[in-house]
Amino acid sequence: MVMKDLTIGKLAKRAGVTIDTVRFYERCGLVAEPERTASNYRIYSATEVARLQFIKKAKSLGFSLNEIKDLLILRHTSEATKAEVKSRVEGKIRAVKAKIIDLSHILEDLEKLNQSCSGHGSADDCPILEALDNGEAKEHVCH
Amino acid sequence: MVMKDLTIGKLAKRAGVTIDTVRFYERCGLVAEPERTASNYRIYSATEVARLQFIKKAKSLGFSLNEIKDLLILRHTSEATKAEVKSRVEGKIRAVKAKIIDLSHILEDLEKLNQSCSGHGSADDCPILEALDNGEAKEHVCH
DNA sequence: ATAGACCATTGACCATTGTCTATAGTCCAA
DNA sequence: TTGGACTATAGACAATGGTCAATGGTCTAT
Repeated sequence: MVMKDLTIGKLAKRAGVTIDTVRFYERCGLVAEPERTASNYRIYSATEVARLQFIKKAKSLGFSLNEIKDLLILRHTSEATKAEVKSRVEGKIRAVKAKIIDLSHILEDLEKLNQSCSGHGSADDCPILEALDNGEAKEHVCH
Repeated sequence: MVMKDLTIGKLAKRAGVTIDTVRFYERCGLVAEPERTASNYRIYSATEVARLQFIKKAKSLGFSLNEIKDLLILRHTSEATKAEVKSRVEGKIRAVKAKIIDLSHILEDLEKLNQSCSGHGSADDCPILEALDNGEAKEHVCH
């Protein structure tokens, strides 16, 4: 039997999020609907602190709330395998790498643009603005 | 005197955007309010095609619509200097670099996480899920 | 003349991740 | 008992960049 003695405010404080965020996560299904006191206050056990920290950590690694929801389900599904978890992480690794490559191309283009311009004089004949006028827009879109 | 002979549909098609997008850009002030025919149709000259392509190109380089708005103003301000334009580009270069560094840190963390797990067996004792439970969430936030 | 393609406006809606407001009920300490 | 802190709900609002629907007017080719 776990002690349920945390109000939403205490839970939020311990996990380092706001009360609004906890309720928002509840609406999204990231945090289960908790029991209520007689006066309808939500009460939580300390395990919910861990769950919120899990969410925070995963978010900081670039997982979206939907992806985190999947991870949380895996975490509590006894048939889940390490392979499934690992493949989520590997998918995210691929996505992050793709994003980095994409940004690197953008960076290259920006640096070329920047080098084309002396930075002196009126913008009337600014090579940067001219380049923006002419070139075909490359698509650097992440799918 | 420039020929104004493009309906919004033709303009959009030439620039490679949708009609909705043109009207949206007009609302946002990225595209000027055009003249109208007697029947209230918008009519454009070919210079607006160039303007839309400018927007597209700048967007592909990671500029937001607001930033593009600024660039467009610079482009048509006679007092504007190359230095001003260049400094916008340099700011964007800094931002893109920061984003890349940020993602690189995330990638590192993800790869560490991934290497910690063999990928075999039940997720009950998955080191990835355990790591997400424990670790302090690092902030990889771009400001 | 009429169908089909085009254009007009207003306003709602999409995803994402919350944040804030208004109104009202609850709990605790002095 | 009373004031301040806490909690409840529903729903609006934020930013970004559009997209779509509903309703109705216009243009053009047959």
